Amino acid sequence: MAETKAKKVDILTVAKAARVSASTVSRYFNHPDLLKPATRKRIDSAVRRTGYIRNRAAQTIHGIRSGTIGVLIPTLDHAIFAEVVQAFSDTVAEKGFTILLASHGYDLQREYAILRKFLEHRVDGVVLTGLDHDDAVFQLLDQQEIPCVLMWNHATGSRFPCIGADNEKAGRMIAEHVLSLGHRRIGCMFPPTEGNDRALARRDIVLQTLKNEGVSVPDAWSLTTVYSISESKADALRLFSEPDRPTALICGNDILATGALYGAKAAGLLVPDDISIVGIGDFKGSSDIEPALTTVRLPAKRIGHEAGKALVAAIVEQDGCDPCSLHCEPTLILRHSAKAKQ
Amino acid sequence: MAETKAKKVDILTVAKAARVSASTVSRYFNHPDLLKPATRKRIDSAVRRTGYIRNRAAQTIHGIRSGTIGVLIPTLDHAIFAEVVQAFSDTVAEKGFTILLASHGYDLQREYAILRKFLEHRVDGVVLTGLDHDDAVFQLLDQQEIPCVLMWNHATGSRFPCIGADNEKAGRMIAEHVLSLGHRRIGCMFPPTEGNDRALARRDIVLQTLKNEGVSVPDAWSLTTVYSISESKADALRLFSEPDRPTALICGNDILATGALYGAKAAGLLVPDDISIVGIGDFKGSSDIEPALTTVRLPAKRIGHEAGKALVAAIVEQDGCDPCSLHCEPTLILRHSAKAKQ
DNA sequence: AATAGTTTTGCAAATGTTTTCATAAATTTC
DNA sequence: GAAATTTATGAAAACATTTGCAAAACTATT
Repeated sequence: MAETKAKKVDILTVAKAARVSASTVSRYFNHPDLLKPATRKRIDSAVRRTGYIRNRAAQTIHGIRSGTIGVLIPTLDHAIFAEVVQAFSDTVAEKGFTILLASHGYDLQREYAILRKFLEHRVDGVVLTGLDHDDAVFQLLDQQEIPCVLMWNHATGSRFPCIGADNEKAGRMIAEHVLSLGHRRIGCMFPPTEGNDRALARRDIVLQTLKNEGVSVPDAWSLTTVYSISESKADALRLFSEPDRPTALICGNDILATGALYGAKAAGLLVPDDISIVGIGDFKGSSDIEPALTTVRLPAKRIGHEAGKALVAAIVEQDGCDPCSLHCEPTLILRHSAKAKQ
Repeated sequence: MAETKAKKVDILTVAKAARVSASTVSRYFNHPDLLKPATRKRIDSAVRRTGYIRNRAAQTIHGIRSGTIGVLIPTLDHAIFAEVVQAFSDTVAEKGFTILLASHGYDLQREYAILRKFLEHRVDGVVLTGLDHDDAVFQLLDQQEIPCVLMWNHATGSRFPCIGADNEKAGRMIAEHVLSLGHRRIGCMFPPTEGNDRALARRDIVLQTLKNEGVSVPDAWSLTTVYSISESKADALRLFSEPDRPTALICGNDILATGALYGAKAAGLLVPDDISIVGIGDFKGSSDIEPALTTVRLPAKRIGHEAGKALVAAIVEQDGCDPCSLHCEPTLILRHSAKAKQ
């Protein structure tokens, strides 16, 4: 039976109930093998009777790990980040860590503030999303000497260990694919890039790749569209309704591409016969939409998992070695939303 | 400039650097108005120089709030939960709280374990998803006297305050709508229900509503499909390819309905002419898919926001009043994936 | 039965903060 | 310019734990 009134049950309450000292109760949790089986049993029952729950805060001030990891993402509203976080969380939970989660909404100032809050909580490690962060963020990280990994993006020579895909490469791959299909009249739809190095890198490389082949994207065909199916549908519909329209549209992510697909349908265009549409990401659902989306896969689950593994390793390895960077290859996924220009 | 080596910077380090006592530094943070401006300035500079970051763990053992809230969800992989969590997180972050997030994957045993872990971290409050939980969970919550709200579902007479929509009502609304369109040959597609009271309630009420009007769903038309567009597409395709098929399909959520929409297209069926398809949830994208999905809106953002507001209120109100339950109305959203049977 | 060795336990100090109480400093009042 | 207030600061206790050290309780050995 639990106590009738839940007054301050601390380690001393348990100690009294078990007729041992506080130290013994502490050992019961931390080094049970040092205890006599009989004592162990007595404490066991006392813990149960009192409903005692250990206080990690009190442990933490002894330099013992807090068992928490701070996870800092732009937003959960993008399915792809939710997926990464889920994989990360599952991985570290297995090792007994709990995550502190916060999103900054692409506001670098806010990211710094959140990081500070994480550090106040004495997280054992942090994960940030993407490679680009305020300089103050990097300084803080350096100074506190806390294990950290940047996830989602990968680039060699990053200031901190990073685990993710090479977004530039992803952009190049999809652009090259569209070119290889014979398209020359190409439109682009990318999300706004402020505070978002991933989107920026992708757009730049796509434009560059096209340019290298002598294809330039006219302003009227270069759309900036927020991450939203309805917005991208509307924008695509507008673009597709012009008399002078591209034969292919490269979208910065699969959500935009999905909207564009709907927009094409609304405009009475057939995909891929009248227009080819491609995305980047290979989100859940991209393979099932009609027509199935041609895209580049960024392995979100794998990234989250690897990032979790690496960070946990860096935390529990006593020699404080930094986590290693890891490159998760993007892969071109050929489906049915793009085809060769006749 | 920050210290060259980041050796244990605690409140005493700062105190020494500012030539004051530890108490004064503490006051600098907690009651700055009690300090002489000159002292304040001196400490300010010392904090900056040393790179000091307060240790919440040390504060927490004084009975001061930890500033954390535990959020326990089934999974982030369902967009709708990600949305709720995002809204919740934004709301409580504004008041200075950070969330501890964990998912149990519909495993009640695991939910209990996670709750215990949250309590070890001395969270100031917890949010659980749904109304149904292991009895041990409720007991623990009672015993620890910690503010708690159940979010997502609402039902009067719930054991704990709950903030969410009435899932039974949502199910009834969509079933009644389909009936009102004149359909009698109706199929159902619902997710597996173990550990998932929301899905269970929805299915039961849908079946009951149909039955009340003399419509029964044959086993062959009653599909159990995991939350996945590909699975639901495949299952729907199979169902739609039978010679004897329903004229309407009620799906347990919009993801299943989306898959069913794709399945219909793959089967060569026209929606809504050949078959009406409806969902529950009104997820992002449901309004933009072609044809736009007829569904019942469960206001995820609002629920997350209200749950956050209520929980924070319960935490900061010293008189420890429980949060109030709140019912967020589901609303029927008429779009183009369902129409009257000719 | 005494000794040496081992296992089990308790005491007290330490952890990084906040807070109460007391004292020192500054300000006001006469 | 002294007394009476008010304001600002410091010393020490408190918080819930862990841990090094030493004492106590066993076991094994003779």
